[in-house]
Amino acid sequence: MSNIKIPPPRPETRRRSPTGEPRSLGASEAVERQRVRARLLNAGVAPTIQRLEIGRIVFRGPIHISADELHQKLEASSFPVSRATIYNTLKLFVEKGLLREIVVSAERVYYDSTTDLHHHFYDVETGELTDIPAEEVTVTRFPPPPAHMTADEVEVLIRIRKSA
Amino acid sequence: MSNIKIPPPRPETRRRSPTGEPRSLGASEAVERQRVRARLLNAGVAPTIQRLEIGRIVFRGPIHISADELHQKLEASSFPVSRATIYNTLKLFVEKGLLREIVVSAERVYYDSTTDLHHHFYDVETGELTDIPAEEVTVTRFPPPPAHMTADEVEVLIRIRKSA
DNA sequence: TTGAATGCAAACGCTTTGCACTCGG
DNA sequence: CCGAGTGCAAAGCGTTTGCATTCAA
Repeated sequence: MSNIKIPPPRPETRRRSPTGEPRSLGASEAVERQRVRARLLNAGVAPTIQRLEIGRIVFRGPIHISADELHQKLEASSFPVSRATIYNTLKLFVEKGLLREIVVSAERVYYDSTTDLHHHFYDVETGELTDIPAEEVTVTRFPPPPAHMTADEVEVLIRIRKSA
Repeated sequence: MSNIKIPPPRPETRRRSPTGEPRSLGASEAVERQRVRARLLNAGVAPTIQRLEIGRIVFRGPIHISADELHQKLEASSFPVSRATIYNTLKLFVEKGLLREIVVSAERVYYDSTTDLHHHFYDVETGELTDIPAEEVTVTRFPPPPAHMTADEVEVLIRIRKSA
């Protein structure tokens, strides 16, 4: 019955220096930010600082990343972003077609920077995902969908494990 | 966040009256229990009453069911089983090869009574799953797995939606 | 008798939500 | 000034665990 409640701490309102981060940024970094910004604008997403930082990680190249991994990466970098914002942003990016959700394991959702249809190798032991371009898989035959349904996407998952 | 979808009931129990009222006795039920018991014993699972009741639901025919749906079914029947036992049992059944886990949506795990390799139609709106026998799909070509890895299973998921 | 199985409630991990604060146009 | 965005804490939800009780060999 009795619920052991942790006494509510009284944290101070968090404040971040508004502009404060850009240290010596190389030209390449500026270009990269510019590219991320363009991509966000193009998708109709307002390019806030947090979204740009998330985009810098997530749009760098093909990647499969969970919300928590992203959070840790941002912690590690000098630009922490709150969990709420990370979840909001990932969800937004998916809606806007900038990321794709992958659900292969029950414990967490992965976000895939490759948004067009493709397939995956899935290492059942480590959970690691490897992209397979759509052209490298051929599904020659499958039955018609149930009545009044149309096939939308055919997705192939190949479970792999260490060779014996 | 509210697709409490119920997998299509398989009305192929033709010995049951259309109203589906719980028979109080009958040779068929005894036979069914006997079959479930045999199946459990054969898999090295001690046939307790709860496991038999769960097996009666889950081994009746092709089914995709979540832990919670199973819990509700047992509540509805005259044989409630605690959540802990349901989760324990489903996990055990998977370990023993009596059920197969399906993860297509982040919100819950489904358990598939068909344990040999097969594929699925997945209704992206309702979450409903439909089995596709392995022979009805042909994957003719896919790239070799990464180094020191071997392909274990090739699983095809076909996302479907209502025809326009 | 004794280990396995069960069941309740509490704990847990991931994700979402409520709401006050901040920012930029 | 206002609406969009952010961040914290708390809530939510599915699942797991700790542990006392019950069952079955």
